[in-house]
Amino acid sequence: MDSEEMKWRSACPICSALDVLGDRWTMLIVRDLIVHGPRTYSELLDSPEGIATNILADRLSLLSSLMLVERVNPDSPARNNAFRLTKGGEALRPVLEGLGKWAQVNLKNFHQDMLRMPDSPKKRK
Amino acid sequence: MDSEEMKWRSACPICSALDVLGDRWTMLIVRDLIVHGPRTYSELLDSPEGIATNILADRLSLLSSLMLVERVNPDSPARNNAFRLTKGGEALRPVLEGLGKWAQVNLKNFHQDMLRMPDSPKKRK
DNA sequence: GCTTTAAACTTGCAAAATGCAAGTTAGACT
DNA sequence: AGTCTAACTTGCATTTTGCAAGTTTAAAGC
Repeated sequence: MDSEEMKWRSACPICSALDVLGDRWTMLIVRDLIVHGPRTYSELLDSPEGIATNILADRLSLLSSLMLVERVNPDSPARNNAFRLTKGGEALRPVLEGLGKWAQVNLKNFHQDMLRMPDSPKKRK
Repeated sequence: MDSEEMKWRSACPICSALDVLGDRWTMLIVRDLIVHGPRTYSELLDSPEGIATNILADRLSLLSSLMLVERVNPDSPARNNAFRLTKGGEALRPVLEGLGKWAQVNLKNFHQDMLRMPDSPKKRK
Protein backbone atom coordinates (compact mmCIF):
# COMPACT_ATOMS: atom_id res chain seq x y z
CA MET A 1 0.00 0.00 0.00
CA ASP A 2 1.26 3.49 -0.74
CA SER A 3 -0.05 7.04 -0.90
CA GLU A 4 -0.86 6.81 -4.63
CA GLU A 5 -3.62 4.29 -4.00
CA MET A 6 -5.15 6.10 -1.03
CA LYS A 7 -8.89 6.58 -1.38
CA TRP A 8 -10.09 9.85 0.14
CA ARG A 9 -13.73 9.52 1.07
CA SER A 10 -14.46 13.25 1.21
CA ALA A 11 -12.88 16.68 1.45
CA CYS A 12 -13.43 16.80 5.22
CA PRO A 13 -10.11 17.04 7.10
CA ILE A 14 -11.29 14.83 9.95
CA CYS A 15 -12.37 12.19 7.47
CA SER A 16 -9.04 12.51 5.65
CA ALA A 17 -7.16 11.95 8.90
CA LEU A 18 -9.27 8.83 9.40
CA ASP A 19 -8.68 7.68 5.83
CA VAL A 20 -5.04 7.38 6.90
CA LEU A 21 -5.26 6.53 10.60
CA GLY A 22 -8.73 5.05 11.00
CA ASP A 23 -8.08 1.35 11.28
CA ARG A 24 -7.20 -1.05 14.07
CA TRP A 25 -3.42 -0.69 13.85
CA THR A 26 -1.98 2.46 12.32
CA MET A 27 -2.29 4.69 15.37
CA LEU A 28 -0.89 1.94 17.59
CA ILE A 29 2.29 1.98 15.52
CA VAL A 30 2.42 5.76 15.93
CA ARG A 31 1.84 5.30 19.65
CA ASP A 32 4.82 2.94 19.95
CA LEU A 33 7.05 5.39 18.12
CA ILE A 34 5.86 8.23 20.36
CA VAL A 35 6.30 6.28 23.58
CA HIS A 36 9.59 4.52 22.80
CA GLY A 37 11.25 6.66 20.17
CA PRO A 38 12.85 4.98 17.13
CA ARG A 39 12.00 1.32 16.92
CA THR A 40 12.84 -1.60 14.65
CA TYR A 41 10.37 -3.81 12.84
CA SER A 42 10.82 -6.59 15.43
CA GLU A 43 10.39 -4.21 18.33
CA LEU A 44 7.14 -2.94 16.84
CA LEU A 45 6.03 -6.55 16.39
CA ASP A 46 6.55 -7.10 20.11
CA SER A 47 3.90 -4.65 21.27
CA PRO A 48 1.43 -6.35 23.58
CA GLU A 49 -1.46 -6.05 21.13
CA GLY A 50 0.18 -8.49 18.72
CA ILE A 51 0.05 -6.97 15.25
CA ALA A 52 0.56 -9.45 12.38
CA THR A 53 3.75 -9.20 10.32
CA ASN A 54 2.00 -8.51 7.02
CA ILE A 55 -0.17 -5.77 8.52
CA LEU A 56 2.84 -4.12 10.16
CA ALA A 57 4.77 -4.12 6.88
CA ASP A 58 1.77 -2.73 5.01
CA ARG A 59 1.14 0.09 7.50
CA LEU A 60 4.80 1.08 7.76
CA SER A 61 4.89 1.31 4.00
CA LEU A 62 1.80 3.55 3.95
CA LEU A 63 3.08 5.76 6.78
CA SER A 64 6.42 6.06 4.98
CA SER A 65 4.83 7.03 1.71
CA LEU A 66 2.88 9.76 3.51
CA MET A 67 6.13 10.91 5.11
CA LEU A 68 4.87 10.37 8.63
CA VAL A 69 7.52 7.76 9.41
CA GLU A 70 11.06 7.30 8.08
CA ARG A 71 14.13 5.10 8.51
CA VAL A 72 16.71 6.39 10.94
CA ASN A 73 19.39 5.62 8.33
CA PRO A 74 17.74 6.22 4.97
CA ASP A 75 20.61 4.76 2.91
CA SER A 76 21.37 1.67 4.99
CA PRO A 77 19.81 -1.77 4.63
CA ALA A 78 16.65 -2.60 6.55
CA ARG A 79 18.18 -4.85 9.21
CA ASN A 80 18.35 -3.05 12.56
CA ASN A 81 17.45 0.16 10.78
CA ALA A 82 14.76 1.55 13.05
CA PHE A 83 11.72 3.57 12.03
CA ARG A 84 11.03 6.93 13.61
CA LEU A 85 8.38 9.61 13.32
CA THR A 86 8.93 12.55 11.02
CA LYS A 87 7.82 16.00 12.13
CA GLY A 88 4.39 15.26 10.65
CA GLY A 89 4.10 12.01 12.55
CA GLU A 90 5.35 13.59 15.74
CA ALA A 91 2.58 16.18 15.38
CA LEU A 92 0.09 13.42 16.26
CA ARG A 93 1.41 13.30 19.82
CA PRO A 94 -1.18 15.67 21.33
CA VAL A 95 -3.96 13.85 19.52
CA LEU A 96 -2.89 10.47 20.92
CA GLU A 97 -2.38 11.92 24.38
CA GLY A 98 -5.89 13.33 24.17
CA LEU A 99 -7.27 9.94 23.13
CA GLY A 100 -5.53 8.23 26.04
CA LYS A 101 -6.80 10.70 28.60
CA TRP A 102 -10.28 10.53 27.13
CA ALA A 103 -10.26 6.75 27.45
CA GLN A 104 -9.06 6.84 31.06
CA VAL A 105 -12.00 9.06 32.01
CA ASN A 106 -14.72 7.77 29.71
CA LEU A 107 -14.10 4.05 29.33
CA LYS A 108 -13.07 3.18 32.88
CA ASN A 109 -16.50 1.78 33.69
CA PHE A 110 -16.30 -0.65 30.79
CA HIS A 111 -12.66 -1.68 30.96
CA GLN A 112 -11.68 -2.22 34.54
CA ASP A 113 -8.06 -3.18 33.86
CA MET A 114 -7.05 -0.10 31.92
CA LEU A 115 -3.74 1.42 32.98
CA ARG A 116 -2.89 5.01 33.77
CA MET A 117 0.06 5.04 31.36
CA PRO A 118 0.93 2.98 28.26
CA ASP A 119 2.67 -0.21 29.36
CA SER A 120 6.11 -1.28 28.21
CA PRO A 121 6.50 -4.09 25.68
CA LYS A 122 7.23 -7.73 26.45
CA LYS A 123 10.75 -9.04 25.86
CA ARG A 124 10.99 -10.96 22.60
CA LYS A 125 11.95 -14.66 22.35
CA MET B 1 -22.77 -5.13 18.91
CA ASP B 2 -22.74 -3.92 22.48
CA SER B 3 -20.26 -3.13 25.23
CA GLU B 4 -20.47 -6.66 26.70
CA GLU B 5 -18.82 -8.19 23.66
CA MET B 6 -16.10 -5.56 23.33
CA LYS B 7 -12.65 -7.08 22.99
CA TRP B 8 -9.98 -4.98 24.71
CA ARG B 9 -6.63 -5.71 23.13
CA SER B 10 -4.53 -4.43 26.02
CA ALA B 11 -4.58 -2.29 29.15
CA CYS B 12 -3.17 0.72 27.27
CA PRO B 13 -5.62 3.65 27.31
CA ILE B 14 -4.75 4.73 23.77
CA CYS B 15 -5.37 1.20 22.55
CA SER B 16 -8.64 1.07 24.47
CA ALA B 17 -9.77 4.30 22.83
CA LEU B 18 -8.95 2.71 19.48
CA ASP B 19 -10.75 -0.51 20.40
CA VAL B 20 -13.87 1.66 20.46
CA LEU B 21 -13.13 4.36 17.89
CA GLY B 22 -10.48 2.81 15.66
CA ASP B 23 -12.37 1.88 12.54
CA ARG B 24 -13.46 3.64 9.38
CA TRP B 25 -16.79 4.94 10.63
CA THR B 26 -17.23 5.43 14.37
CA MET B 27 -15.43 8.76 14.66
CA LEU B 28 -17.22 10.06 11.58
CA ILE B 29 -20.53 9.54 13.37
CA VAL B 30 -19.12 11.41 16.35
CA ARG B 31 -17.93 14.14 13.99
CA ASP B 32 -21.43 14.58 12.56
CA LEU B 33 -22.93 14.86 16.02
CA ILE B 34 -20.28 17.40 17.03
CA VAL B 35 -20.69 19.50 13.89
CA HIS B 36 -24.47 19.39 13.56
CA GLY B 37 -25.75 18.65 17.03
CA PRO B 38 -28.50 16.04 17.51
CA ARG B 39 -29.17 14.10 14.34
CA THR B 40 -31.55 11.36 13.22
CA TYR B 41 -30.57 8.04 11.70
CA SER B 42 -31.45 9.28 8.20
CA GLU B 43 -29.53 12.50 8.64
CA LEU B 44 -26.46 10.53 9.71
CA LEU B 45 -26.91 8.31 6.65
CA ASP B 46 -26.77 11.40 4.45
CA SER B 47 -23.21 12.35 5.33
CA PRO B 48 -21.11 12.70 2.20
CA GLU B 49 -18.94 9.67 3.00
CA GLY B 50 -21.90 7.31 2.54
CA ILE B 51 -21.97 4.94 5.51
CA ALA B 52 -23.99 1.75 4.97
CA THR B 53 -27.23 1.28 6.94
CA ASN B 54 -26.10 -1.88 8.73
CA ILE B 55 -22.80 -0.32 9.80
CA LEU B 56 -24.53 2.83 11.05
CA ALA B 57 -26.99 0.80 13.12
CA ASP B 58 -24.20 -1.34 14.53
CA ARG B 59 -22.01 1.61 15.51
CA LEU B 60 -24.85 3.60 17.04
CA SER B 61 -25.69 0.58 19.12
CA LEU B 62 -22.10 0.27 20.32
CA LEU B 63 -21.78 3.98 21.07
CA SER B 64 -25.07 3.85 22.96
CA SER B 65 -24.02 0.88 25.04
CA LEU B 66 -20.84 2.73 25.98
CA MET B 67 -22.95 5.76 26.90
CA LEU B 68 -21.22 8.03 24.42
CA VAL B 69 -24.43 8.65 22.45
CA GLU B 70 -28.07 8.68 23.54
CA ARG B 71 -31.55 9.33 22.17
CA VAL B 72 -32.85 12.86 22.65
CA ASN B 73 -36.16 11.37 23.90
CA PRO B 74 -35.20 8.17 25.69
CA ASP B 75 -38.78 6.96 26.15
CA SER B 76 -40.16 7.76 22.71
CA PRO B 77 -40.14 5.51 19.63
CA ALA B 78 -37.19 5.59 17.24
CA ARG B 79 -38.83 7.52 14.42
CA ASN B 80 -37.52 11.09 14.28
CA ASN B 81 -35.90 10.51 17.66
CA ALA B 82 -32.44 11.96 17.10
CA PHE B 83 -29.18 10.77 18.60
CA ARG B 84 -26.93 13.15 20.48
CA LEU B 85 -23.60 12.97 22.25
CA THR B 86 -23.48 12.41 25.97
CA LYS B 87 -20.93 14.28 28.05
CA GLY B 88 -18.47 11.46 27.39
CA GLY B 89 -19.02 11.66 23.65
CA GLU B 90 -18.81 15.43 23.68
CA ALA B 91 -15.43 15.09 25.40
CA LEU B 92 -14.05 13.81 22.09
CA ARG B 93 -14.46 17.25 20.52
CA PRO B 94 -10.90 18.47 21.15
CA VAL B 95 -9.51 15.16 19.89
CA LEU B 96 -11.43 15.42 16.61
CA GLU B 97 -10.53 19.07 16.21
CA GLY B 98 -6.91 18.11 16.70
CA LEU B 99 -7.19 15.39 14.07
CA GLY B 100 -8.75 17.81 11.59
CA LYS B 101 -6.08 20.43 12.10
CA TRP B 102 -3.37 17.80 11.88
CA ALA B 103 -4.75 16.60 8.55
CA GLN B 104 -4.96 20.12 7.11
CA VAL B 105 -1.28 20.67 7.85
CA ASN B 106 0.15 17.21 7.27
CA LEU B 107 -1.89 15.67 4.49
CA LYS B 108 -2.35 18.69 2.25
CA ASN B 109 0.40 17.52 -0.11
CA PHE B 110 -1.37 14.22 -0.67
CA HIS B 111 -4.99 15.35 -0.79
CA GLN B 112 -5.25 18.52 -2.79
CA ASP B 113 -9.00 18.95 -2.44
CA MET B 114 -9.20 18.90 1.35
CA LEU B 115 -11.35 21.65 2.86
CA ARG B 116 -10.56 24.03 5.68
CA MET B 117 -13.74 23.15 7.54
CA PRO B 118 -16.02 20.08 7.53
CA ASP B 119 -18.52 20.40 4.69
CA SER B 120 -22.28 20.32 5.13
CA PRO B 121 -24.25 17.21 4.14
CA LYS B 122 -26.08 16.64 0.85
CA LYS B 123 -29.87 16.90 0.83
CA ARG B 124 -31.51 13.48 0.93
CA LYS B 125 -33.70 12.04 -1.90
C1' DG C 1 -60.23 3.30 12.25
C1' DC C 2 -58.12 1.95 8.09
C1' DT C 3 -54.80 2.56 4.70
C1' DT C 4 -50.65 4.51 3.19
C1' DT C 5 -46.18 6.26 3.85
C1' DA C 6 -41.52 6.53 5.06
C1' DA C 7 -38.00 6.38 8.80
C1' DA C 8 -35.48 3.03 11.09
C1' DC C 9 -33.74 -0.65 10.97
C1' DT C 10 -32.54 -6.17 9.59
C1' DT C 11 -31.03 -9.71 6.50
C1' DG C 12 -28.30 -12.15 3.01
C1' DC C 13 -24.61 -12.43 0.33
C1' DA C 14 -20.38 -10.65 -2.28
C1' DA C 15 -16.05 -8.25 -1.66
C1' DA C 16 -12.34 -6.61 0.97
C1' DA C 17 -9.49 -6.46 5.08
C1' DT C 18 -7.41 -8.96 8.73
C1' DG C 19 -5.17 -12.92 11.14
C1' DC C 20 -2.16 -16.74 11.13
C1' DA C 21 1.41 -19.95 9.72
C1' DA C 22 4.88 -20.80 6.86
C1' DG C 23 8.32 -19.57 3.61
C1' DT C 24 11.99 -16.41 1.51
C1' DT C 25 15.84 -13.05 1.36
C1' DA C 26 19.92 -10.88 2.46
C1' DG C 27 23.26 -8.69 5.39
C1' DA C 28 26.07 -9.64 9.51
C1' DC C 29 28.90 -12.62 12.21
C1' DT C 30 32.26 -16.34 12.77
C1' DA D 1 32.17 -20.28 3.14
C1' DG D 2 28.53 -21.24 6.09
C1' DT D 3 25.14 -20.11 9.60
C1' DC D 4 21.97 -17.12 11.72
C1' DT D 5 18.16 -14.20 12.07
C1' DA D 6 15.74 -9.59 11.25
C1' DA D 7 12.81 -8.16 7.92
C1' DC D 8 9.87 -9.07 5.26
C1' DT D 9 6.33 -11.93 1.60
C1' DT D 10 2.94 -15.37 0.46
C1' DG D 11 -1.20 -18.25 0.76
C1' DC D 12 -5.24 -19.18 2.73
C1' DA D 13 -8.96 -19.15 6.55
C1' DT D 14 -11.72 -15.97 9.14
C1' DT D 15 -13.81 -11.66 10.04
C1' DT D 16 -15.43 -7.24 8.74
C1' DT D 17 -17.38 -4.26 5.43
C1' DG D 18 -20.32 -2.93 1.48
C1' DC D 19 -24.44 -3.19 -1.04
C1' DA D 20 -29.21 -4.29 -2.25
C1' DA D 21 -33.28 -5.75 -0.74
C1' DG D 22 -36.70 -6.73 2.63
C1' DT D 23 -39.28 -5.88 7.14
C1' DT D 24 -41.43 -3.29 10.88
C1' DT D 25 -44.00 0.30 12.93
C1' DA D 26 -45.52 4.86 14.32
C1' DA D 27 -47.76 8.60 12.41
C1' DA D 28 -50.17 11.21 8.81
C1' DG D 29 -53.96 11.37 5.67
C1' DC D 30 -58.51 10.08 4.36
